[in-house]
Amino acid sequence: MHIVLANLSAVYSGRGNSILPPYDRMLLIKEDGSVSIHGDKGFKPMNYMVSKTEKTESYTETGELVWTFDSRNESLKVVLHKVYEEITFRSEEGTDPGVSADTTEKDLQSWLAENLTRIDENLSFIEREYQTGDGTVDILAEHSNGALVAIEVKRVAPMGTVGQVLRYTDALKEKIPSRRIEGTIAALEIKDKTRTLAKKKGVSLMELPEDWRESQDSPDAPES
Amino acid sequence: MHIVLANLSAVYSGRGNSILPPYDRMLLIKEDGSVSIHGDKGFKPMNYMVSKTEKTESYTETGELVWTFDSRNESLKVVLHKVYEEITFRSEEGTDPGVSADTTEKDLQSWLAENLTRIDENLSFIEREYQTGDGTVDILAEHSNGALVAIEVKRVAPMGTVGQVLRYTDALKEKIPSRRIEGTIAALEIKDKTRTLAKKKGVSLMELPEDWRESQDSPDAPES
DNA sequence: GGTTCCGTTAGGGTG
DNA sequence: CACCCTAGCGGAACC
Repeated sequence: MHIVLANLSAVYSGRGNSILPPYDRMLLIKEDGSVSIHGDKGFKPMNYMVSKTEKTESYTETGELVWTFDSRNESLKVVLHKVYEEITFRSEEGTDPGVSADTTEKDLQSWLAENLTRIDENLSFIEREYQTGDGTVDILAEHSNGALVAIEVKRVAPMGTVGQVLRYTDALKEKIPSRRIEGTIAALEIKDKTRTLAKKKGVSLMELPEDWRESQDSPDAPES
Repeated sequence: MHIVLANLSAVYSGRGNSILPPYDRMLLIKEDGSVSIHGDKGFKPMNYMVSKTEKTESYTETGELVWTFDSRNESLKVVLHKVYEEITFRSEEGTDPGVSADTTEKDLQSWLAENLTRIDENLSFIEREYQTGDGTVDILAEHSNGALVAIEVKRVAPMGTVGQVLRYTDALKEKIPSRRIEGTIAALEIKDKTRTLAKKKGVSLMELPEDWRESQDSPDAPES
């Protein structure tokens, strides 16, 4: 990975055409030949080349450094008016393991379905993935006070989760007007803003134990 | 713009859930609160947060630095196992002028508006960006047979384009019941499935030349 | 603010 | 290799 902090301008030509006037930006060139120019906002680059590129170096009439990146049907010409800093960064160890899907939330959901009463003795499990009429709630349960409880399970519960639960409870009130409806957020980690908003909106919270994977209702049926 | 070169791992939770095992990568934090983690290939980040985020600093039990980026509905937790280098880069001069681009479709649209009759001599241009009553059709034209023709311009026309055109023609039939209405897809590349569906639904097709940029109705008025 | 639709869509899976 | 569909789609324009 090669990082160049510079005052630069660029011209892209390929699938479309674009011009980038001079300004201070970051030019990022990776091992695989992908190139991107990052400005000071957004996670997306202002210009980029996605595929393997061939880099050629040249100079303008005024002596400014020019890097041209060519691939089969595209080309990106970058004029480096002034280079502030240049860094090469490369890992010594093997290859990047890459991103992998986190199934924690689904695992947590099935775990909670089976351990619900132990977490809150007033609750009894009814159904998973219940259709509310406005989205699917993770767990539908029944409170000893007679209310139906919509439980949204999250690993981390940001503020938006409160709104999500309210949509479910609203839909359930419409769908099953005969029952009292309550909403609950069950999560390993609940953000402070979520706590505040939940309290205000009447959504209850259920903090799940960090060691939930080791904690079970019926650990192992005893051998007879 | 804040660049951190580090051995890091991350957990994302929000629209999806994913985990990123430890490896050497670049963490990029911009002024606007967007965050991205770049590996050694591709121009796309391995993980990112698009919107304004709030950064909080904490430590693991083993004393490793943790940066958590929270937004309304998402959270990205980055554990910095080892920081190799940290750079802050900010331009002194004003604001970035930004990229100016010929987006292919808009370009293609205006080109076709001016070259329509040459592509199909039975058609004459009426209007661009015409409001059908159910969306805006790219070009409205008139066929020599008297029909109004709704032309949807695309660089690549996937199957869904047929439905899009049908919505426009349906809306036009309602809006202008006195006229016969036809629908056309004009594209550089038309997928086979699109062809099949278009034929079945009575939508006609117009394949545009790959070298359209060089092809003009009145190339240049000859000097006298 | 919600919805629709484009993107230099990119990238993965399948035939 | 081509074609298909999906995306943590993002972002912009329009309603």
